[in-house]
Amino acid sequence: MSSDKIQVTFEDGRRQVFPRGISLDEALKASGGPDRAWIAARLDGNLVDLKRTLDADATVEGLSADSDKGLEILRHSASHIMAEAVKALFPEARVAIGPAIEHGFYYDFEVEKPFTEEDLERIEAKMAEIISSRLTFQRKEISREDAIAFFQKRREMYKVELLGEIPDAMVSLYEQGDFVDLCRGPHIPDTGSVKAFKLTSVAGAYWRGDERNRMLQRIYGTAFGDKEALEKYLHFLEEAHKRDHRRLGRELDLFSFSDEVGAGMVIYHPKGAILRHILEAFEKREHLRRGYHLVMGPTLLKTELWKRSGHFDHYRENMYFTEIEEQSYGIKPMNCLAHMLIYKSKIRSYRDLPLRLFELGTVHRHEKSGVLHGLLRVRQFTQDDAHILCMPEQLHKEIQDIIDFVIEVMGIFGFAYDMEISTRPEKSIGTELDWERATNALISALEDKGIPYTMCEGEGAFYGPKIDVKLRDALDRRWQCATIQCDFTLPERFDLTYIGVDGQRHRPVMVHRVILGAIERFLGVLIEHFAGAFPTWLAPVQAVVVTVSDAQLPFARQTFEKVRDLGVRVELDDRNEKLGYKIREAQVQKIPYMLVIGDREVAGGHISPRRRDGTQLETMTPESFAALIEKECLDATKGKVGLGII
RNA sequence: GCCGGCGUAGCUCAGUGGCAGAGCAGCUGAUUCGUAAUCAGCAGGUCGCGGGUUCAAAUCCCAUCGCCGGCUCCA
Repeated sequence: MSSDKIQVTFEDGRRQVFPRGISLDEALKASGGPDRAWIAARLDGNLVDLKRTLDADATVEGLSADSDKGLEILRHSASHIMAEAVKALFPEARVAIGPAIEHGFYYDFEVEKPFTEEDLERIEAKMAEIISSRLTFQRKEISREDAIAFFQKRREMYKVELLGEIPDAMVSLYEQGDFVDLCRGPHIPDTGSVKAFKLTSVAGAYWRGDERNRMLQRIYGTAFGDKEALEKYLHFLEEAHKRDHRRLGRELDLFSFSDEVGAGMVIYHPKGAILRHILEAFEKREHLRRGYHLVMGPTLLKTELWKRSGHFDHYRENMYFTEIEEQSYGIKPMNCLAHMLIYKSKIRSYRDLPLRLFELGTVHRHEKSGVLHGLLRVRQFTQDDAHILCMPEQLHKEIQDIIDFVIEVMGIFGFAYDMEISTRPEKSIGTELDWERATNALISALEDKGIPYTMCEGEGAFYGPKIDVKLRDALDRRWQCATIQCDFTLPERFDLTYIGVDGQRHRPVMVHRVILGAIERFLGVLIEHFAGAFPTWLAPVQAVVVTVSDAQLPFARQTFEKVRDLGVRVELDDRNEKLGYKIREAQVQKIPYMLVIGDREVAGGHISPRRRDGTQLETMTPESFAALIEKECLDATKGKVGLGII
């Protein structure tokens, strides 16, 4: 290859020769590849601006707003545009940081007065102006010292602070219009690439996420490469809002909260309570099937005991205390203590292990008022909690069994989930060997099953590593449900032992684990997952009997009682309304089956079932209907739940 | 806990200093109807709670409880 030519390999494998020094932009245009609006590129694997020139042979991939990376770059640029708009309207504002995030971007500002909704509109208008003037993003590389001097002169102290922590001698700045930001890049070629954007909300946020620091004002927004994508996203938000469990909880009459009762306390109405009963009955059965013992511990335990377990030192802020006859008691925030005492109630042999103690344990935690969120974050909740005490060599098998359990249950409910392994944090106790063995047990359990997971280094509990299983709510927020945690501390603190084959005392290992997690939270995610239209096996009301007119009421009552006797959760709508009205009610209540009774059905001794999806079934006897839905329940739960579970 | 917003009938909401409103739901009556809303009438309020300003407060101010969006936290 002559010295003034270079060879470029494109993403799709095509190769082409260009003059040395050609820009990526020109190379992509000349490449004859798909004609798309490129906004940045990957050059030999690194993300770069389109203006970057090619001085040697290279592989090149153009990025458009259709790709995840491209969209991320677009949104990052949108945050710079927003910052420029804010600086233009509020010259006294100081800029902090402004990254792209999962569904958009934000930028943090230090301002005297928080932004208002009207401010957001003005900022949006200014952004639209900046976008239509198609300002180019210019990259500049300067020395760190010069950058510090530059931002100091502009009194952008947050940037100066950030620069103080960058070790590199050279840093890059990006400039568009009057706005200059410290930024690694890359960015879109000019502001015109942002075809659709919207500022969504404003909220306070601590500088660097530390509550000891000053609270800044964060503006959230989102941006896309075309208007349709933005419309689609806004539509998604609308749909998500409709399936918000707090809204459905009220509409379907499942539960409520009351400011007279207090924050974070769930009041279960009949339909919500039956849902919970179904979940709990399902769980008890599944735990017994897997060799767990059902136990129950008290709610109040002496504070002395919480001191011994370490909760008083490490968890006091989240606990409620009370006094009974001059003796201090703590309300349990976790269920482990009684389980420890059950273990200790007699001498244990290796033959007793593993010992699996399961409790649907109701706990109370003092969560800060600002974090409460419907059923997903409450102050009183019930965990499907178990503690497994086993020999160290049994740990691997126990963890695998728990993972199987979690997978089977998530499969029945139809949840997708993400798994995370959290390793040793800085502040922790236990030997290096213990941690290594436990962490490896968790990793190998997941790897043996071929389950993908992410590592969260240093995110473990102080007493041991853990696997967390996260489910997503309607708005794509992730909530921890199942968790599997190894613990070396409690067996130590409570001096738990077992007699080994060798006749000597040994220390058992403990695993804390929940499958659904908190029943409340799980229920909340479940409601959103099904948008309130529960499968028949979970539906609080499985069928409603509706008549064409009052004339069929006597037969309808008989039928209703018969179907109820067969174990179906059924209701009778005996209101004097037209059939269409009653069908609509049932539909809105998302009841799986409507059992229609008119003169024809009375004559034949039949019912005419209609599914909530609108399908009309053959007329049938109450017995065949019960058999039909029993089969449906069994099919949905892999044979575990039929009729009359509770 | 922190920043901002909000709290009016069971629900969704209108009402910004001068008589507390609408739709749906509820109740009563009429209608007796075949698969997503029959008609009419009636009733329903401590305007979250407590103070204050004012001749007068749902409306303005303070405090408090609760809710919403974030931040922080989440053993």
